[in-house]
Amino acid sequence: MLSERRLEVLRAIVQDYVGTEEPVGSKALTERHRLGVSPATVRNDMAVLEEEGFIAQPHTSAGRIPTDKGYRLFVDKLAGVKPLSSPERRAIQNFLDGAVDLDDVVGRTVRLLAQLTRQVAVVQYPSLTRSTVRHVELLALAPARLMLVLITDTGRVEQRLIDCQGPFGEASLADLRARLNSRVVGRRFADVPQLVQDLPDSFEQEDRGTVSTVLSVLLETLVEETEERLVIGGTANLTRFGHDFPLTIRPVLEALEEHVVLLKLLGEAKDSGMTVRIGHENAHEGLASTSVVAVGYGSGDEAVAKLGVVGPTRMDYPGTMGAVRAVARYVGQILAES
Amino acid sequence: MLSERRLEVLRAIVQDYVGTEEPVGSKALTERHRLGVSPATVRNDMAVLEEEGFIAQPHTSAGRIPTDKGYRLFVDKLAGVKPLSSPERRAIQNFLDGAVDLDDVVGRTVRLLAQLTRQVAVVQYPSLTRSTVRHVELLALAPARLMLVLITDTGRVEQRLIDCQGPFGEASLADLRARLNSRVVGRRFADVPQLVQDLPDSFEQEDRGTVSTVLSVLLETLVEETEERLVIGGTANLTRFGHDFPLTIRPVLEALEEHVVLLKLLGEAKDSGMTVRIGHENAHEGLASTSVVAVGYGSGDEAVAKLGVVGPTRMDYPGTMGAVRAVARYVGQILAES
DNA sequence: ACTGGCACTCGGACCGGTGGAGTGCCAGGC
DNA sequence: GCCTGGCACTCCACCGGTCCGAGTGCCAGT
Repeated sequence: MLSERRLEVLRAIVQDYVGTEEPVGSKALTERHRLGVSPATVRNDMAVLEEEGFIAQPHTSAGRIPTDKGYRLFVDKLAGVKPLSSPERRAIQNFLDGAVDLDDVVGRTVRLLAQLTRQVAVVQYPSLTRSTVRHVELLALAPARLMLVLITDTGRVEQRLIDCQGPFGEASLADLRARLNSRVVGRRFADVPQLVQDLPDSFEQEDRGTVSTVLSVLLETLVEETEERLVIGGTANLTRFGHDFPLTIRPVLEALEEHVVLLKLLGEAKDSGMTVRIGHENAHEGLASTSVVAVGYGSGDEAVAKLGVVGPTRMDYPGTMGAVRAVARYVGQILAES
Repeated sequence: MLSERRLEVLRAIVQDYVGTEEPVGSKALTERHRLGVSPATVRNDMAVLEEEGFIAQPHTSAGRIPTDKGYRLFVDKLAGVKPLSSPERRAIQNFLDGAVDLDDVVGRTVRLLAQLTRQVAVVQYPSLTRSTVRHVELLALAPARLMLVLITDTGRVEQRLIDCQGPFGEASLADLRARLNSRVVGRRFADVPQLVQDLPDSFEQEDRGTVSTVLSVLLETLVEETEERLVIGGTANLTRFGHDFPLTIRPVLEALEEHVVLLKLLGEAKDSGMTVRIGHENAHEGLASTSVVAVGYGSGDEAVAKLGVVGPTRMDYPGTMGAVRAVARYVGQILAES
């Protein structure tokens, strides 16, 4: 195990490098941090840290920069989560309180997060298998054409058009609507299939086809509803990324456009608590030089979706984590209120 | 007026510069284009073109590059719209035909356009004041809580929750629903306000408050519905932009995130026919080094929204215009079918 | 175990020279 | 009058060399 001081040296290196973006040398370190030892000693420590793979040299006779492994150790053992200042908290609250609907909440959140962290923000729409059904509505648009509207407890509304095989009477429609609602309202998506399984049996022979169709559309919608949508913001912050632009930024932009990738990434994050994925831990190669800080958020005790930021591995982890956590909490509050 | 040959020289300069990204000199020009005159003559023509402001030199003794004004002339007088190749057409059709709903159509369109033009694509959701109401639904979620669902002919669905002052009976609800629909279905958004103006009068005194509330929410929704949403894709193509990255790309990314700006930009484009805004014509300073090619599209004869691309002023105008126009047409077809 | 000293390395900044592409101008030819 | 070839000039991009300093590893001394 590394000695206390060596950890301290690593922390100092990370902090300085994050601040200056330049490889940090032994002398500069001792000047900026009161390590109580001479540069020579620090050099020895650095040699050890390098051997262990926590730091690296871009080239001989240059300072050191942290490796992914170094950041990992920093995040796990050395860094706390920096709480936001109270003006910042107030700003968050003010900013989010003005939201008028779910889209607006998500939109504001993504902008807020991007601004706060000065990085790329990613916010997933709240909706998960854990969501419950608030209401199901069935309308007849034409004799053999229905519309199904599904409202979830997270405030999302989905609608589907259904072409029936034959005409479907107003009475049957009302009947189906009532039965459907009495069975599924308040239930979780995941439980719905078995709850409606036997519904067709209680209808007249001639209506069963349509009822089955409606049910299958409903189930399909529920599945799709668990597919997540997400919103991205603050891509302009990518320009702060590094020096060698085209090569660095390009794959990141590409990765960001593949929502599937991002969703997977967020999905891998732990449901509760904050997850930090650093550099190559991200699997997707376009994001090899980025870190992703993600956290679940939700209206109640359980998280219903994730949000986070994507930034260079060289980021201010404590600050970023603080901002992400704070935003997630406030958004959760807003969702709970509405 | 410029002589025929000078226009030809300008065209050649634009074409070469777009291709090579490097200032083009008189010798290279005569070698690559059969102008039938010597470099010296071309130099004289260039001097005139420069004096008139169509081209400029980055520095003395360098080749010339077109100015915004030069591109303008090129687009207006010298460039045609390059039709797509038939494989390209087929690719478009195949790609768009798989779409399952409106979101999917828009999503596919933006990706397609980005890929085809290798630039940033912007697609506005189809919905305008010209849209008509397909259906209005009213549901009682709780005794004093209603939900209003609005369906437009472009396939969009909006819902709003309404808290009533007092209870609102099922009969009144059905009544209101029926009257509302009979008045507004098939009508344009813009016409709705006057069509429903006197509706409260035909209800019992005790229901009038609620009816008024419902109507005002409906009108509000209609107004919001004319606010446009848009989707952006292909931002990774910005990396192909130029050499001096951070400075060039940054303001563009920022502009792209301000949807309001983009909407205004698209809105300024002519309703039908293609509009090309070059460089500083774009007003928004972040887009001073970009050109925007936009065109309206729609399901019927009238355009209901716009789509287009944002790229460097140094872009292949004929090709881009061809792609934009073709995509708009196919999307229109798809929308008309569904 | 830490420190100061020392020799070494290497990249980045600075500099001056060179080559080439491009220009403007002018005198001559169709 | 317009086009052309020639010529002198300009300026940037590139190249190689030099220099400087930050940083390192190692070692001997406390």
